[in-house]
Amino acid sequence: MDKGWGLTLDSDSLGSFLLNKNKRTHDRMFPGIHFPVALGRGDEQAAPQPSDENRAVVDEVDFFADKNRLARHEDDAHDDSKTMRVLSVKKENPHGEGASRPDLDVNTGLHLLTANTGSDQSTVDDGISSDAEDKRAKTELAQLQMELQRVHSENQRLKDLLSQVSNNYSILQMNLVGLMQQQQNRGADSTQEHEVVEGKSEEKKHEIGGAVVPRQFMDLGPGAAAVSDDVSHSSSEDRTISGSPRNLNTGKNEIVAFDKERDGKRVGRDESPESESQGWVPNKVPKLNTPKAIEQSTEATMRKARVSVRARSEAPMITDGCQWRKYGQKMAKGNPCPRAYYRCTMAVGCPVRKQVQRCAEDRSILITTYEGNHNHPLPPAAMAMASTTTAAATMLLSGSMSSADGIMNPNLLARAILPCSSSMATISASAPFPTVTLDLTHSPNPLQFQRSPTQFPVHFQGQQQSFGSVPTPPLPQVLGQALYNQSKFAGLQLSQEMGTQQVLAHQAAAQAQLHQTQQPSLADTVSAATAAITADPNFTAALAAAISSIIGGAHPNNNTAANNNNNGSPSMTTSNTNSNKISSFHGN
DNA sequence: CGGCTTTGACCGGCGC
DNA sequence: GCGCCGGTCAAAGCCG
Repeated sequence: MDKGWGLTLDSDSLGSFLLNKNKRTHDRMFPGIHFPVALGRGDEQAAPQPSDENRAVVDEVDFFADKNRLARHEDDAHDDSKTMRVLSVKKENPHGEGASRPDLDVNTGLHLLTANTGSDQSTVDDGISSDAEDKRAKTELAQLQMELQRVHSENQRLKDLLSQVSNNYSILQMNLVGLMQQQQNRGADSTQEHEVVEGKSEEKKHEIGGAVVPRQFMDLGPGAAAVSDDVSHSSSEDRTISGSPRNLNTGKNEIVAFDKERDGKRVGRDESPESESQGWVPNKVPKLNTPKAIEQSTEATMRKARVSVRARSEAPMITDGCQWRKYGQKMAKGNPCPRAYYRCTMAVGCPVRKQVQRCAEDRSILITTYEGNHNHPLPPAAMAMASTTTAAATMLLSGSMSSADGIMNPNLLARAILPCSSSMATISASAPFPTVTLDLTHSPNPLQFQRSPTQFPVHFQGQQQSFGSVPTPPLPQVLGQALYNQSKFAGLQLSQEMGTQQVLAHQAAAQAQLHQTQQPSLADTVSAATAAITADPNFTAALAAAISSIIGGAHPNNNTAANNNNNGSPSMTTSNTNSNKISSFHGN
């Protein structure tokens, strides 16, 4: 196992590992800061109950859990009640033992307050004057309030930091889109225009966090009027933006741009002619000068990028961790097997769709095509496909924008991203929508695997055999990139739960990638991004779960036939046990 | 009864 | 303009 990159993972405990790990990380990263989701109930229940007047404050800054943990840590051998532990700490503090630990001061002060307002007989019957006690209580209360204020401001600072990271990531995404559009302009325009565009982009580059980005992505404020011309009136950008023109129709859309698009399409068609009149026209499009509009155009681009996964399975559908609802079925031309259409139902308005169809040539091969970005957090089991979908769009975008190779030779891009798997992953820009195809029906080339410069070995304890029976080598790299590219929802949420350092790691990775956008070396970009992720054990675990999911094979309810698949080809069925456990843990 | 699947109809895009 | 095709809708039916 390579140092730092390996992961030994017991799939049985993966779920609890993720949960506990996340909670521990939260506790470590945010001592005293209350994230309701991440807090364990045990600590809360064990916390001493403050007076009602103080409870409102405590709701915001939950240091009780932290104090209890500290007390438990200090006095682990004791099995006293939490109150007893707190009392002992209170007694220690005046003697200086806990004086060097401000958090213990906080604890003492709180309890004093509780004691004074409640049954004070037990603490004030030692002959000390109540006046001196009150004085000390007030002093400590003041300390407590200062501490609360400090923690609160720290909390606010971290929130701001998270917000900033989120914004930066959005900027990066937009940067990708913009550069891609520039690249397409270059492809479509004459040589002279090419030079003009380059001059523009040169002129508009500014630095964000040490990285250079075009100006149009810095002027994102509501009043920002300066929007790059090459964004707003590019003719060749139709490929990406006009793919979902109605994304740009309304300025009143909220989060679910795609769903609005879809619904708006229906409404515009049947009920609302005015929305149709606002249909997207290159020169009349609502200016992309608002974050919403840019986000919509970004999503429009991402929406149209697809990931197609080919896998052998007798099951009607492969397990990807998401919940799907079938909304249509059609007979496609040239294929005797019907094509089924599904949409994600894990969140209202999630725009992600997928198509499932058997290969006409080999009906044991199931072709699943994903499209769109989830608008909700994903369980690790669902991370693989969903992230890969997002990654597909980003891969295509970054490939088209970062180097001429990317757009002139998609295979180069594929090899850069998947240096050992060019035979298993292909990127098609000639399809109606840019599509990344992951072919999981072929054996990996072990020599290629060994030569891979960016491999991240992942070992499943006791699962090596099944793990080795599927084309795993490219997956860690694909998913490493994919996890990184899971930007706004799952990835960011994980970062929020994990703490500032993870966010910063992602920001660093993002900045590394941003630097790479100025350079043609996409492989380095991938290395930087995956390094930032895989260095973190939580993400490594999520990655392992994702890999397990993607190789997991058929749906647990339908895996009987899949398990009987003995056609000799590498299949997705042999690690069903692993996948099932993970899936069941996450309630799928 | 709510959620899901089925299936015919509808619509837009595209080629001729 | 017409027809083909892919994608989606939505009513009806099914199921737990």
